[in-house]
Amino acid sequence: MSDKKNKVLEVSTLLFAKYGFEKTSMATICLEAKVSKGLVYHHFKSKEAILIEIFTQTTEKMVELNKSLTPKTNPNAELQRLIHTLFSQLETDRLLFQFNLNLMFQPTTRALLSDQIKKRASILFNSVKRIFDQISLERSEVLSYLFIAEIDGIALNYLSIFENYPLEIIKEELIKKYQNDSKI
Amino acid sequence: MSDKKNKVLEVSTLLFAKYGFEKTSMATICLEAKVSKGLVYHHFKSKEAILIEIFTQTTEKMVELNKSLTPKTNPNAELQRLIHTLFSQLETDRLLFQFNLNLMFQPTTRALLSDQIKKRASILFNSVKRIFDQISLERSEVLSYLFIAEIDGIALNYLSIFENYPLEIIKEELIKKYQNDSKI
Amino acid sequence: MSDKKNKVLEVSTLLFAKYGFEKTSMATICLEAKVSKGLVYHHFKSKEAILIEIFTQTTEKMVELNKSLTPKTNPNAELQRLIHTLFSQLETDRLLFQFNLNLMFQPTTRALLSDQIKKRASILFNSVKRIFDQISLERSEVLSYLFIAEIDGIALNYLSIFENYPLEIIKEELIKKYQNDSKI
Amino acid sequence: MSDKKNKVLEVSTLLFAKYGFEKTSMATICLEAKVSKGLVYHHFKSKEAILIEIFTQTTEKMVELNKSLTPKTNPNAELQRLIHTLFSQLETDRLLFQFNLNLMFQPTTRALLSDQIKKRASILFNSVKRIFDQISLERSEVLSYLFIAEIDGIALNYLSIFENYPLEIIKEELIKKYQNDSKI
DNA sequence: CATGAATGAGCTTTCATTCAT
DNA sequence: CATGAATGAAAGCTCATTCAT
Repeated sequence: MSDKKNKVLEVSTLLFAKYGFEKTSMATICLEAKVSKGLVYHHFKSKEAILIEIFTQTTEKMVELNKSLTPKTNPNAELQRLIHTLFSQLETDRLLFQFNLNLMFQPTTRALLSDQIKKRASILFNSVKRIFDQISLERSEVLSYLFIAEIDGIALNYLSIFENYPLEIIKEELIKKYQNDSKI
Repeated sequence: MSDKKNKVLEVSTLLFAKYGFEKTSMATICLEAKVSKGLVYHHFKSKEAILIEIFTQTTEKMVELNKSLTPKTNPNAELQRLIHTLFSQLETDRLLFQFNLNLMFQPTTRALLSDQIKKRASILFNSVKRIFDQISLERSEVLSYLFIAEIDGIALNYLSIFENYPLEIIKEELIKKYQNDSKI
Repeated sequence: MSDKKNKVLEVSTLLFAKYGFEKTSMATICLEAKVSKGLVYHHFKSKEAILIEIFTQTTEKMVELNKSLTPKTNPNAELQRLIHTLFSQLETDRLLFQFNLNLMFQPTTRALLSDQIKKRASILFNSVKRIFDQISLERSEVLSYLFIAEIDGIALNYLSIFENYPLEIIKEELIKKYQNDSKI
Repeated sequence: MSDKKNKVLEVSTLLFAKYGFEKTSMATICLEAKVSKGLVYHHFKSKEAILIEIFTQTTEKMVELNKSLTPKTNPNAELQRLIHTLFSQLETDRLLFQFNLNLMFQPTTRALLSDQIKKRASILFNSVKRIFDQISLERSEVLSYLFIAEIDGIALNYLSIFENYPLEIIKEELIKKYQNDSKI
């Protein structure tokens, strides 16, 4: 892919995350990416198309990541690893997480990305359920929903609700909880 | 307050929730509320002012509700009641919950309502912590954060991530979990 | 005349002078005069009518002043007095002078006040010419035009062109010039 | 510069002069210049920016003109030439002169162009003073102020105060006055 | 690939004025 | 006399998109 096209995607992601999709104008994207409007419209059908490409690329990365994961024999160890990964991402990519939440709740963008959103949810759910299947086949579905809810809730609270959220303490609590089956 | 001003607030809430703040034009609000643009600007300084008034009114209702709650002597019973209330609201006021999440993640509106959002978070947290204080003074803070995360995560998952979310089953699971202290 | 009507005229004069006629809204006038819009429209047909009344009142004051002037036998003494009066007004009522110039050059307001402007010019000219008639019947017209041009030019330069205009020095120069006929 | 941008400047100058800055709408400019609103805002940041560009261009022309003037050895001849030039411009560019006066007295536009106005005043003053320096170094400042006041006063009277102003007679009077040093 | 002039619909907001009370 | 809710036209400006070069 051309350098300039990538530059546009990169710049757009940042601007959409920072100011929101609606509040980011094509003019601003062109300015920041140092390209002309003509070029942007040469690579993308519309402003919406940029957003869709950004979102799709991230989804694809998620799929790749999911495939590459070597399943552990120990489900609890796997949960631990998952929690560690998620919490560290939460801190590293704050803006990107907020951006994704934004897209999901903004009616316009949500409609645009509806298919992708469903796809991601299904990937995430199956990936989690595969772990819980090893713990309790019977209750794996419920446990998966609860696990995801906890993670998402913590993310939401940390990113957008509470100031000075005690992320580290909450993480430890979660780690402890999923250390062995007894707690669940 | 004048009938027309209320009509504007009412119509705006619905439209903002349905199409998003940015995508709702003053023209549409006027059309739906059957008033002139001049009238809207007679009552509200700006479009943003409408949003702020809507959000503030809801916050005030929350404060009122919070004050009126008669504290139960049994904390677990109180948690049960809280869970019941929240889950039933989740089903009744889907759109309003989504609207509130939308406002929190849209950078523009988030900035606008930042103070209110903090205030609400603090009210909610204190109200929950008051309950957990009766269960374990030492761990009440962590428990409150975890409880709120669970509820928020379920809401988020139910409202915007999963189709066919098994809300009822999840609710029962939660009810069971907070039935008595042993589980925590 | 009612107190409130006067208050409106007073406040309008100030606001028109400060921000210009077009840039002053009826809402601002009402706010500053602490009266309702209804009342203003009870006393004045329109915003333009306020301006016309302000201007007319000033013109009438000029007429009164002109009538009351006891003609001196010595034309040069009269010119001296005139110069003194004008220069001291120039310093005292800066804003009002600027306001009048503004009205004369703003096409819209100029058209509105066209008759008054002509009337004032004629009053001023005749009043000056009456003095110069005593000096030189033959050249009185030209001398009057030149005198008025000098005064107006100084006013314009002082009020709106030069910073740190040496008004006092210019005044003395003028006084000297019109001390006796020889100079003219 | 693009043809259309120039067309906008040209049309704007005319409309601003004719109806005043505030009373000229962007819609009218677009209509007269036969361009779209978008185009105007592509070339100019705002309506005010159009005015500033018009005014600045004229100032630059003044600066150029001033540079190109070959200084005469005879100061009185130079004054004669200056008077001739100014009076003929006064008749040719009536509307433009009125426009400039308008801009200086309208509080809004005045504030916008304040720097340019000061710059112009200083250019004019120095250019005139350079001439009077050759007549009387001691009195050149006062003489310059008086000369400029006379010219400006005549312009103001001719353009906006008197109907049937005897411009030709006044001009001759001025020519006579500055024919030789004795009169001053 | 690349530019940026050009479009036109639509946006938020302002404002003189009217009128029921 | 006095209020202020209500109107609707018009203002300045934004912006996704197109297209000739």
